This record gives sequence, C-alpha cells and structure tokens, in this order.
Amino acid sequence: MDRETANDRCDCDVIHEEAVGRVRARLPDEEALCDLADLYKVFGDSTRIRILSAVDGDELCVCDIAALLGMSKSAISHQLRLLRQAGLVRGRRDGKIVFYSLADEHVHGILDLGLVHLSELR
Amino acid sequence: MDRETANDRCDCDVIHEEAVGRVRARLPDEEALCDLADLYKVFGDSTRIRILSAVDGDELCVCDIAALLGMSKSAISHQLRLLRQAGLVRGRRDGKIVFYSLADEHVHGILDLGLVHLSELR
DNA sequence: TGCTCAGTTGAGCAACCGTGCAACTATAAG
DNA sequence: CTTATAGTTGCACGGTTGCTCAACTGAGCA
Repeated sequence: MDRETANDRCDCDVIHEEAVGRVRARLPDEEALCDLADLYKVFGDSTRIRILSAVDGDELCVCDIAALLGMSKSAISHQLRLLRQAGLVRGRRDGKIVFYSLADEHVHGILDLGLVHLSELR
Repeated sequence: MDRETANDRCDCDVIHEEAVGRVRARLPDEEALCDLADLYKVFGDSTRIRILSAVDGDELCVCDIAALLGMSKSAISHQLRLLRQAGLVRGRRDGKIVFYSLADEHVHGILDLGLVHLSELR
C-alpha cells in the first residue's frame, strides 16, 4: 500500500459525519479564530497581564510601571508596544513623560472575566 | 560612579508615588495574575482556539477534530491534553472513542467576549 | 548649543512551545 | 491468543518569544 508514510493523517473512517458537518457550518471562519488567538496571546504573559492590571483605572508612566513590577524600563517598553499594537492600552505624551492607560472597557471586562473564572474553580 | 552597569534598573526619581501606591494597594496578588496569564496562554494559540470553538456545543472525538482542522491526531491529542489540564474541556470515553466537550459555561463566555471585542473594533 | 532624562528600538541570546515521529496503551472483535 | 483501531506520550527539532544590552530619539532646561 502506497499510503503516505504519516500513519497519523486522519485515515480513520468512523468520523461522526453529522456532528462534524454541523460544527463546520457554525464554526467562525479561520481568520476570526486566528485573530482571537492573537488577542488572547497578548493576555497570555504575566508581565503584560500585570501591566494591564496596573493601568486598569490609573494612568502610569513607563518608569512607574517598571518600579511597580521591579523590571527594566526597556522590558516594559517592549511589552507596551505589543499592548499598543493590540489596541489594549493608549499612550498620552506629556512633556518627556508618556502616560499609559487601558484603551477601553472591553479590556477590563476580559481581565475581570478571567479572574472570576479562576476564583470559581475553588 | 559605581552605579550598576545596567543604566535601566529604574533609577528614575520622578515616579508618581501617589498613583503607584494606589495601584500597589488594589493590584491582585502576583500569583493570581500569573494564573490569569496561564489561563489566557491556553487560549493564545489558533489550534487550541479552533478546538475549543469546535467542541463548544457539540461532542467530538479526536478523529473528528483532526479531520475538521486538517491536522494529525497526534497534534490534536497534544493540545487536548493542555486543554484538559487547564480545565477547559472534558473527555468522556465510550469504548475506543473519547468524546470531548467544553468543560463549563465560562469557557464559552470567554470565547464569546473575545469575539465580541474583535467585532466591535471595526 | 549641549546636557539630562524618559522612553523607544534593534540585535542577539536563552528559554519556551507546537508539531512530527514512533512507540506505546486501551478497547473491541475474530 | 492475534489483529486492528482510537488515542496518548516522550523525544527531538525548528520556530517563536521575552529579556538584556547598547544605541538611539525627543523633550526640557541651562
């Protein structure tokens, strides 16, 4: 048999066609799900989560955040760039200082929903 | 000056002490924020997001999911393990077949909230 | 103009992560 | 028993990522 060597490339025949068809019909398109993964990827790092939590309700400059988290300004700035690109924080320049804050209410909602989920596991 | 070589270890003195103190008081403890990051880390991969979306409302076996996503059973199984460990999906064995489904309503809520956020950016 | 400080950026490196491969377990059927 | 199939797992490898370091920008001030 000249089947491809990968014995794993689903050659199984007992697929539940009805369920799979139903799912295929209701599944969001792949691009939307990739965007969703990219969004949550930004939340999936403890430094970024702590930054988001820090600027949730208060405006802080890079130095403030660096001191608060005990990290270098460079590291914070790198992460702030990702957060900006993802549209999760806004920067407002005042002289030499840039103040950061949450971009919108959704971000607060996502932080909150995750914490609620974790607290209800106990 | 025998300052440490890292010119970056926040030596700045214009920290906004009031704001930083306020934030430090209301910030969730570090462990909770790490757990939160670990939770969202699991959502931060397109394969896992597609699996979650697939089993959101339907029970599917590993073969079904592999066929649906056009991936190997091994890859799916690896990801399902992470999803199980994170408490996001449940597996129910029926003979040789293991059916997977979402673990609880929260997971659906998190998927949904993210999609709503993305859709409202346009 | 020149100095200082807040912040940004690119290169590089170590650690992490997703997947393929192959060997394995578990259940069913002959 | 043997065989077949659904699923799991450890290892290895290539790609990604978070941080440090050093150089840079830009605003304020003398």
